[in-house]
Amino acid sequence: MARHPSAPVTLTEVARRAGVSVATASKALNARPDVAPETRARVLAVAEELSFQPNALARGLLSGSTRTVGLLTDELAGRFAIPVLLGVENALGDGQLSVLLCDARGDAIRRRHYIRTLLARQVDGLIILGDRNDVRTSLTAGIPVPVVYAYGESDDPRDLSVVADDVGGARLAAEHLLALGRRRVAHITGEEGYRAARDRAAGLLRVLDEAGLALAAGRPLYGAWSQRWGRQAARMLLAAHPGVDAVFCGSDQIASGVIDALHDLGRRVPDDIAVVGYDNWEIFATESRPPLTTVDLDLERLGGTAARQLIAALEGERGSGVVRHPGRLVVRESTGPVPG
Amino acid sequence: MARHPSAPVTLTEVARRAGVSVATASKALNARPDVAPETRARVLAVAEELSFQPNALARGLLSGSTRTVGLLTDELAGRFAIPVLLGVENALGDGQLSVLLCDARGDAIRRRHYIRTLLARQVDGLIILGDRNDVRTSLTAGIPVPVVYAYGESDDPRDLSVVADDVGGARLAAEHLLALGRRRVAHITGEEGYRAARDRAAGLLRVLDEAGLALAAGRPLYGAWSQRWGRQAARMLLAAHPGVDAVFCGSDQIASGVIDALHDLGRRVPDDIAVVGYDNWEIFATESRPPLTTVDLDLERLGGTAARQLIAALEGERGSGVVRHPGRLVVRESTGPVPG
DNA sequence: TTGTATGCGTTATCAT
DNA sequence: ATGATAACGCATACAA
Repeated sequence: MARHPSAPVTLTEVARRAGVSVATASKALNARPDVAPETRARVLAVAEELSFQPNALARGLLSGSTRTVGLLTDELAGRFAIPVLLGVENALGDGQLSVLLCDARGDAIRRRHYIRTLLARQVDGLIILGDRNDVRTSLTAGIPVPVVYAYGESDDPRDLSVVADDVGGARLAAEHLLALGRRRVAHITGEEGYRAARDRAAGLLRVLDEAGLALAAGRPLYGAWSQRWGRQAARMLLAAHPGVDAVFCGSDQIASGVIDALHDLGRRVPDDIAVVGYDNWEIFATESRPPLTTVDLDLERLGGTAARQLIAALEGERGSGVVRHPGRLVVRESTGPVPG
Repeated sequence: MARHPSAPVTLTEVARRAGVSVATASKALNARPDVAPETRARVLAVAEELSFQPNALARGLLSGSTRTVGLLTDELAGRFAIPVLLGVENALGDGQLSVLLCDARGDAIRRRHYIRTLLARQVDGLIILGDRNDVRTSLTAGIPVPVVYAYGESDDPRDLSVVADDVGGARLAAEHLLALGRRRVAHITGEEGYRAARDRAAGLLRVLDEAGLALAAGRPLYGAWSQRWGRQAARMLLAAHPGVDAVFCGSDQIASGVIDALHDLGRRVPDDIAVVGYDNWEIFATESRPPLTTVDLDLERLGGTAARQLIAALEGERGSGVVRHPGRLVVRESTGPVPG
């Protein structure tokens, strides 16, 4: 038991109790070769007894590295930031790095402020987490440590961005529908202002093109990212194009609305019409009836990739360009019977 | 423009360029009185030009305070941690404190490890974020800085815990139903192993008791926190007790299932049966038809309270005991017409 | 093998 | 009003 539980345990204290100098104590604790075995043992014993933890501040001041990474989010409250954050945290934690979290809440001034703060705290690197899949202005100028952009893409090609591959994800969905024999595929999606909406539409169109097919209804039905729009669009779609045999939706939420409307219209899913969502948003995807085939953005893994890219950069392997992170198709019953 | 953009800007450098000593430069930058106005101006100008930021490590090493708080979560992936985290981050950010985030992912070993890490990094305080509303083993022993427990309650009364007041929240819901004239109120909720389920049931029962009423079906229907259970329980309930005129649900997800089942059974909501949920989980609460009257846990505000309690503790106002954070009733159409 | 001394960047004390 | 110096806790180069 320590006499003064509140007195911070320093290396000096350990050295004093072990009857050696701080230098020797330091060497012993850091497994340097030039220290006698019994001396090392004594120091380690004392350190253990006092639960000595080297002061990371002093260490960082000396080494120039804090083993800390700043994570700057635009909007933590949004639905996409959290899984990425999770993946980042896990990957960095495994690498013995800590995360300093800052949420700029969509405010550019706050963002500048946090960047300054993080740099003042001597973070070894920075991960800038976007709130949308869109391209954003680079913040890298004047930042003396490696930066990785996650989810949102930097407009500076010298930066490294890790983003979701929505074109590829939509391809997966489209190919799945075609493989099931569907030929009259419609697309109901969210706001065209979102790159996510445009990219997903592009992926679908490309696959249809390659198969010599046209999009049912002729064009993607852009609207809102809501169930309500899904319902509304589905009703409109079916009224004008009753022969549609598949609907690829820009999100699970939209897909959920589409399924509701199809149900009301007496169309069976998937028998009459197959439905595919996007995001694999658990609630909508698994609780809808039938459960949704959908594309999982794999955001947690994306976050992990961003973190590992940053770690690589810290080790000197600085990259640049855009790493598109593939999603994966999750097949459930809204596109056909699932074996097993 | 700096000549060597990558060379870190130190106070020494600022002092050199301003033609003063580091001591004077420090005083000038820290607005100490004993420095000549023109000297101060010169120093500030140079600092501004070089975008000088004092090294937080050096400052912390000297002052013993890092203006950093450790946020240790059990399970960041869960649904409740995020809003609390958000509230904490906002409140601490306003107080110029930074957040070091660690996710123990439900692992006790990882938790100990992170606590050691955070202490090594000289955090000024710690917020321990539970993944459930239940009582948990105190971790405070051996932690030399203030600790606040959020969402989950510490079993040590000397600790300070900030938790959601589920008994009170359920009271709000129950009183609302009684005020609307409902008299045969049933309770469909989640697993009895959760304190949240037990507390919400207790709050309801107390209000019914006070009104001289009995719970429809005699006892709370404990089950799973799922829509499926909501549907199933509603069917069972209505079969056995067709006269029920209100269902208070332990969660919005359950309530959503209940409403589905009631719809299928031809009961109108709220005309025949009023339904109240819990959590104000946006998706379920607003997208269900009709939208759900529910209890908002106000977790973001809870997080803010926890953060402010910690700030108070850092300033010497150490508290203890349990702060129950009231939720608030959100009235929507599932219990009756909403004016406006 | 061990100890002494230096420095990391900043602030505070005490001369000047 | 200004500057030299010590100190925070640690790691390292170098001396012993």
